[in-house]
Amino acid sequence: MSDYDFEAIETRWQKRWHDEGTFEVREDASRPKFYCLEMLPYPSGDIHVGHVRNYCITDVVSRVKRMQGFNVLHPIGWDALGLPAENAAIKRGTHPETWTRSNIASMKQQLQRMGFSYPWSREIATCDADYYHWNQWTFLRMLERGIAYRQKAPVNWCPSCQTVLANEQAEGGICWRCKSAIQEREMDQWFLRITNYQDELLDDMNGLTEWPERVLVQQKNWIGRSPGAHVDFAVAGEKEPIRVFTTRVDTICGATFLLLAPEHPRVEALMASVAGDEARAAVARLHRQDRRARLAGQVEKEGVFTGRHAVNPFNGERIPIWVGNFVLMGYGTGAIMSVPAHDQRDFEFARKYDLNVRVVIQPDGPALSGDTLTECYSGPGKLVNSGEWNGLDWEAAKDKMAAHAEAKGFGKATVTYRLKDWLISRQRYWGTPIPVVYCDKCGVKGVPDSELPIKLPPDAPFTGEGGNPLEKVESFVKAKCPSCGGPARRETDTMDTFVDSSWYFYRYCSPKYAGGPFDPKAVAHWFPIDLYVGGIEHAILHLIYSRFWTKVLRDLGLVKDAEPVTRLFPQGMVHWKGEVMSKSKGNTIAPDDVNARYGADTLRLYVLFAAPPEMSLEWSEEGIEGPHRFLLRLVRLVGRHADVLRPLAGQPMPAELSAAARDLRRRTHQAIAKISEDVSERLQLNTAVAALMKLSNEIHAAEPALQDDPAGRFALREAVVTLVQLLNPFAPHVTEELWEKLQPAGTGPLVDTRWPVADAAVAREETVELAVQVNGKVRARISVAAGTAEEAIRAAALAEPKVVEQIAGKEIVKVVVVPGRLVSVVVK
RNA sequence: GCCGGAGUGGCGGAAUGGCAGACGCGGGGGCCUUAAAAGCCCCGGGGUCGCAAGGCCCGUGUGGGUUCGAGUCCCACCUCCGGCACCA
Repeated sequence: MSDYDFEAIETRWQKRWHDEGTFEVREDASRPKFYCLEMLPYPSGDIHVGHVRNYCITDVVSRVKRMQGFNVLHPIGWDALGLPAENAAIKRGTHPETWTRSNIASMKQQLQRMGFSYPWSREIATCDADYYHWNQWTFLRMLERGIAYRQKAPVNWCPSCQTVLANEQAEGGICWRCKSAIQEREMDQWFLRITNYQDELLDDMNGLTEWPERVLVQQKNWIGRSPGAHVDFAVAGEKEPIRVFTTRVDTICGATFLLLAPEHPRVEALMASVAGDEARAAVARLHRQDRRARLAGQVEKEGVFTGRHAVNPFNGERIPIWVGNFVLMGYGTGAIMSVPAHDQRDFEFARKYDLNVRVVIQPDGPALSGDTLTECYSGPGKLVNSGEWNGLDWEAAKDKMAAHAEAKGFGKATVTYRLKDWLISRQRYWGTPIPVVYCDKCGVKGVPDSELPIKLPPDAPFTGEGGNPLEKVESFVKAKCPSCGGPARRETDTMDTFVDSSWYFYRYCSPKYAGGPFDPKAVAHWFPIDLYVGGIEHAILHLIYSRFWTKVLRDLGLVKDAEPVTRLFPQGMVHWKGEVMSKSKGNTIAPDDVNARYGADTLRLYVLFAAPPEMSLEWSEEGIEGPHRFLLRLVRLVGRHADVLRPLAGQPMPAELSAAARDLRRRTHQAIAKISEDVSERLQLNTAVAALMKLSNEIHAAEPALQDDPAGRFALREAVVTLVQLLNPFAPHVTEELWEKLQPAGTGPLVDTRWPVADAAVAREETVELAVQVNGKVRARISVAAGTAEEAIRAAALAEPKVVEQIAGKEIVKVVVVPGRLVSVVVK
């Protein structure tokens, strides 16, 4: 402890960085730029080890890039609007803003205690009116272009959060935040037309070559592009046909019934004249079935015959119309043609209700029969039982039959998507007010830009009862119509907080800019984001919304890139006691506690060292001792030699060095090469830390031989100084302290030095040890000078006594020499 | 079911097709100490032979294959983790 007073050291350097604005940054066109970003945290109250892990990765990369001469932007801010603040306000009788600001203050302190290299003057909080002003401004641009629109639609209502949610936030019928079961409600809501960009969102993924496959796959699944066709089936006795969507028009002659979703708008009218009360009651029951279970496919397939029939336009066949509980109104047209022979769901339904099964796709091999099938056949084949289409290959038939339908006017090739427009209305206070008013005469009107920002009124009542607090603030609700000047009612819905995080990374480029969401010149300098590190849980939420938002900004002419992020790196979760560490699980470790015992430098090293950054990390109290001991050893090493090594600064390396000194120099330069590559190419920070520890071990091993050798001391100094420098991005405080001891007075701080470059000539091995294998087994080792010719290596290997013994009396079939690696002798 | 990713010492984890287990934790032994802690040094996959030095055999989930050589590449399978899943 007396050797290494980490608390004093860390406090001292943090203060200095703060006072001197060390990490403040401005655009500098003379240097290559590097935008290194982490996902901004929600100010829940405390930083936990998961955050620390995320930010340590970006901090090391930022610091290394900075030392390598890059103009680095590595900012931080707060995703500060959202429900927890409002819930806390209701529970404790405070204001959401009070709660949020105090959380930000304490989390900021915790981040500063970690020594992260943020330019704090660029800090943003999305609850600042200066920030959400630009949510409103961009919304108005979207409104002008029809990207933002208001519509009555069945929406996801979370009864516990008392608000609606977007589809992405209600996956599987469960609220993403509180896990409550979602209810369906018919409501007038604001949407953003993300579906305008669905193809572009999909196609541009081809350019995202530095995004992990699994994120792209998730986004692809979510967008769910599905090429197929619409076909209209005439209904006997009705004018209006029923439109179905299918991906398998080729099987249409095998359609033996139609199925409608229980919510389908035609169901009631179709059944009115023919069906009995019993059938109507059955449909009502299907309708009422638990929506979540139905969505998740956990309900047995059930159906009701409507009593009506439709006509297949391809073969004129009259087929029954049923209602089926597994047909979803939210996808396609809410009506399907059932082809039980070639679709497993239809097959199960047909068998249950004893409906006709007709094979229309016949693969090579014995003829299939609808009567004997035990499951559907969904593979390739040729068309049968399909009249004029018989004999066509199924793939070709899809195109031809869709074209036929279009020519005859009863259908069309079409593409259906799973992606729905982004519902951004929230019936809560602590979000961005949607900048529109309702006028009895003029209708829905966007407020003029000059009235922005529409600020949240500070005096709203947080009772937890009776809906959105904004509705109760008369001064807020009462507005003037921008068109006619008459009285109007202000919108009280606020925006989804994912709006805030969809573009915050642009704001960092010019956080105080008042002329727009950001200064286009600053964005042009910094964008695209070179490295974005965060949790994988945002794969289809934040990461798809922000891609969308960027494309809108591009269409507004504000940015030039269609994609914001070049390299996406989802870091692994932190686990503790077998569970993901998270505030909701209540199993978090507070970094401050660890800092108090070991210091921030140790904690930083530990989270980086314990696992590769993309893998999950199991927190362990024992493992942290290793990095701590490593730092202690280094502090003592420098303490022993600083006075002797300091005067050597600036003097040239002696030409004549002992073998031990050359060896240490070699290892030093190998470490430079290894660590540089691990950090900037592979992001393998765990092996970079291992290499730092290894160099430290090597220095300690060489110490006795070199400390009393006047020339050797130069190699020792080079190794120690280099280790301190290479370690700086990982353990920035203690290394500054050691740097000060090692350098003459007046030398600037370590953080401003240039990252070392490995000298390949010094790093090269003088002699190499090669393994000699005989028939694949290592039987001997030989030591040869580096660069020895293959022929000489071969001779040396074959002369080795152990090898001679192994190959005695056998024929040498082959000798493979891999320079620098091994010799492989094959005998028989 | 479909799509990803992963299976390596007691543990976390290393290894451009080339000496498996870097680095660290825990463990064992020794030095230092009156003693302990800390620190320092050494050992450390399993089996087997040997007093020892050392030798031999087996070993990266399982079974095959390619190769002079496979943790790494190919095929089949098992297990675990993540994502999607009645999307027509």
